[in-house]
Amino acid sequence: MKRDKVETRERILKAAERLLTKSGGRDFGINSLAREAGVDKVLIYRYFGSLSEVLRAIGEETSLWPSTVDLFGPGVNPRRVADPEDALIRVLTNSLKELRRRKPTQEVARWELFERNELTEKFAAVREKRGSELLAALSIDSAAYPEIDVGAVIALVHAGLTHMVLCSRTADKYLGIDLHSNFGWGRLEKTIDCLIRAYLAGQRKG
Amino acid sequence: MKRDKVETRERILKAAERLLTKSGGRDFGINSLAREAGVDKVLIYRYFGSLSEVLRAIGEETSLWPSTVDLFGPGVNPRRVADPEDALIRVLTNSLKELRRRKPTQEVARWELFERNELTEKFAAVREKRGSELLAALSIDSAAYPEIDVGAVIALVHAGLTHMVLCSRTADKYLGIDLHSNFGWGRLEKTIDCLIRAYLAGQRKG
DNA sequence: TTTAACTGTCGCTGGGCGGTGACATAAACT
DNA sequence: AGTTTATGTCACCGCCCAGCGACAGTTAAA
Repeated sequence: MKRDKVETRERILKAAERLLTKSGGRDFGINSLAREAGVDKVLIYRYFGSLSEVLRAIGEETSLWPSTVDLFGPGVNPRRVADPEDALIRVLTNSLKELRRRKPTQEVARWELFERNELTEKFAAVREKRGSELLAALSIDSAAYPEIDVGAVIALVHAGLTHMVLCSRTADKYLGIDLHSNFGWGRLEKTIDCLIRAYLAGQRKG
Repeated sequence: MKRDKVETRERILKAAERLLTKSGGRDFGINSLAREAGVDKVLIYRYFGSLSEVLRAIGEETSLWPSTVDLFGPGVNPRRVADPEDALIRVLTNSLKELRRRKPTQEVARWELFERNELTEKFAAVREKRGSELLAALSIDSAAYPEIDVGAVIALVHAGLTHMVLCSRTADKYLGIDLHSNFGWGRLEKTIDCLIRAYLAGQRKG
């Protein structure tokens, strides 16, 4: 084996990501990680100290989370959104798309449901931060919409999307929605669109 | 130890439920179950054959899932619903309430995200069955609402509720929604109400 | 009363786990 | 060159796991 600390460290991190995408946090342990990386496990201890430090490193050194432009779309200034309604819908559907193609992120989200650790706490923190930024960017909290709770709608829809993506690993469908076809996810996207528009329209009037 | 087969079997099942509520499916194994039940593990094999048979028994012999009347409310015939809009909202908010107070059910739902086993598959099957029954009971698939996908709305909202309930074990809040106060859950309930009404109203017109 | 079946107890095997100490070897410095 | 330091390898510990075979105490039938 080549004696290169940084490369070995890198290999461990890559293996950790691979392991996460492969089998999730289920059998994510020192031994399996060492096996996946083709590295003696003692090196993991030496370079990271513990498993949770590996997780922290993953959270900091890899792109687990979609960027603002991933969510808002290209060419959009999140601090000055032209059409809030449109932006909201786009962020939600983009959240779905981004989460669907980021397997490691899915695993961390799944993990959050089971336990708190360095990574899941960071995950939650980023989610809350993005959420409040989004809410601020939309700035539809006041005039046009009298009795409205956009925050709750965002939370509900986002949680729903997340849950169904996580379900897709073990379930075929969720309440009739096919979790393994573009048709199923398309239904969801369209529903998000209609739902948000209807909600805001209804609130705008009365 | 008393020599009573049926009582011992019962003890094992009770212990399984307790174990489930306590630590979830994470360390649900032969040894931990035997320990929890205060019973030698060989008896589990003798009386159930395997762990998955225990799971099957839990699914069949305990009340993991809310009944139809739990969901629709008392005095409602699910086969002939008076006000579909109202019924839908009530079923969704009741789903939230029921899931919130059934810890073992929450753990099974959490489990479903990680792996398939006898119990989680039954869980999914019951969910799908209830879902299609609900959809049939509402019978708003045709005339009054032209381009509508009530199934997708139900799925999305239900998934969202489920996800946030599951999150409440490890997270304090989800996108700003306080997961540990009646205020937070109340926001959700009201939002469900407004969201569903707005969606159906919007679809009714155009 | 003898015998058979049932119920529960004990101890073992083989394996994976997290974690650690002793050792080998390559690289870098003096 | 020789010495030190860093990097990687190996063998081991104690623990828990699933599963199995042998046995002991009880019960009920013959």
